[in-house]
Amino acid sequence: MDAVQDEAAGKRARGLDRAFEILDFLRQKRQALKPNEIAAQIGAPRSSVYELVNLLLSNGILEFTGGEGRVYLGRKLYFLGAAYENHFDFTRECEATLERLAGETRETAQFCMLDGNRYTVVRMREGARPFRISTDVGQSVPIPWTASGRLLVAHLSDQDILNFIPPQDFRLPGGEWLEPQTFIAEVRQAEREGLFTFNSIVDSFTHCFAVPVRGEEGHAAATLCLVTPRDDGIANRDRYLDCLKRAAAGLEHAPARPRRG
Amino acid sequence: MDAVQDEAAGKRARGLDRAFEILDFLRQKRQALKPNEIAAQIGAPRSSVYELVNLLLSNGILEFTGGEGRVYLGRKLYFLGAAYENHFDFTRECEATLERLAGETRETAQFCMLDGNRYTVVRMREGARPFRISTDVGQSVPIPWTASGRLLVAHLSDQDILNFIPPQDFRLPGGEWLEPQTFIAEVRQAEREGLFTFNSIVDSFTHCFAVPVRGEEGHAAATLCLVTPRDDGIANRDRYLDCLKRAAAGLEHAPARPRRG
DNA sequence: TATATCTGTCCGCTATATTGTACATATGAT
DNA sequence: ATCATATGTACAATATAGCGGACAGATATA
Repeated sequence: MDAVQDEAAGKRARGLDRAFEILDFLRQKRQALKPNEIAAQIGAPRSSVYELVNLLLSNGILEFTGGEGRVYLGRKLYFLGAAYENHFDFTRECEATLERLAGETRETAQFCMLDGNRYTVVRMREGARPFRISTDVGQSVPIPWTASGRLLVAHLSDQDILNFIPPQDFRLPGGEWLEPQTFIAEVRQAEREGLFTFNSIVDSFTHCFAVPVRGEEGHAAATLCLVTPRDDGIANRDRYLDCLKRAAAGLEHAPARPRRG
Repeated sequence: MDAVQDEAAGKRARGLDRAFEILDFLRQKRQALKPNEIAAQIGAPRSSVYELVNLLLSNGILEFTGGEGRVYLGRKLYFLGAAYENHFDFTRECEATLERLAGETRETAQFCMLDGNRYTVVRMREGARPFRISTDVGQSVPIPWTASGRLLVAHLSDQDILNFIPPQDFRLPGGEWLEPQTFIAEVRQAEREGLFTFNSIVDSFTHCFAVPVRGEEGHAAATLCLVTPRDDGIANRDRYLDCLKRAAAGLEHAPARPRRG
């Protein structure tokens, strides 16, 4: 995914980087693939991918599944992820918070974080509406496409923001170009107000509310969001923001608190 | 952890293997450690560990946490693990099954799998007793110490079992030596009967019941277990086994079913 | 003060991991 | 039959990753 690092051509890639490139790619695809397909689609040498895939298979990081030699993320990753989740024990409180948020507002509530230099929905609770709005959990999305994105990079300097976000991510899904300076102005505004709301960029019928959940360093470690139909969102703006802020306050200490040690 | 692979001395370790050795070690320790400590405790060159830790940090596989330069498993691993869990969607049904099992029996119910060549409790539900019996979720334990272990290796040949299980894992926690042939005989018995029960080897007051949850290849992909006080277990043996078998049957199709594709 | 340990960085050597290429097989199209 | 594509394996060349060891600051001990 990171097309940044291969600056000069003809450089050898490090095994570790390629390995995690493979893992990230499988996560993004969300399906088992043959080593050949992986190599072709990530633009890596076939022999390298075969070597790495076999190594990862023997470590339990990848598993054969789906037949025909296809591989997907393995059980070991689940165990490691569970250990992370256990250490930074945000899951339980997070789930309860989303439940309450969705109940209070009847809208879709999300808990979001950065995934490297992109944005991802970590957990979601759909609202109690006849037509529910939902998004894919675990998919990486360009930061500038989202309301939360304004908050999640607010601790960085302007220059760091520009270095951090892949340039092509300022190209919006419709094809329009979001001027980075415009984005940064919104980041600063979000930082001052401690929230960000807008009519979603990725569709034409939702309004998004985001507030920060601050971690131990004081900047937004995550966000809580509501995704609503535009008219409902605008009509209930104050109440929704109030719900969000109280919910975020309840999570503030949780995300970065180790359980043992 | 795998002391098996370094056969000849003086061999260089591969970066990928070392990297996952570090990750596994952190998972086992369940706490943030300094690179120096990691190097010392896994017996790896300091310079290599520093190099790898920095690489893993920059990929989000590790994170600084706990201060003083300590590192622990990172967010990226959580995302990858969540993708695995999402693909092999056993969690939801598993949770409900354990809930029901614990409710029917009032005993501690566990869902267990292999973690490489060891055994681990993936999910657990404590029983509704005044004194509850519980174990650590996510810790790796030698296969021969557990009832489930008899089922989880039953698809292997005798020789493969001996190759698969680290020899020192036949040393029981009390120090006694479990003869591998005795273990294998129990494996075959468990295979025939489709269950295994015994008075636990790791303590003196529990009785363990295990039944297989079969995956797509027909062998035990996981187990469901009950951990009970000895007298209760023996008194309710038939009923408990019946509960377990029905629960396992309900999970049979779930563990290996991809959701999309 | 000197001495020892813990910690992190830096650098040169060389064993080896990555990679391009060739090879082998299967499948499908023409 | 011939050609093209998809798939996996084998191997040698060389760029480089892993390693040992030197160095230095910080902290503790004598």
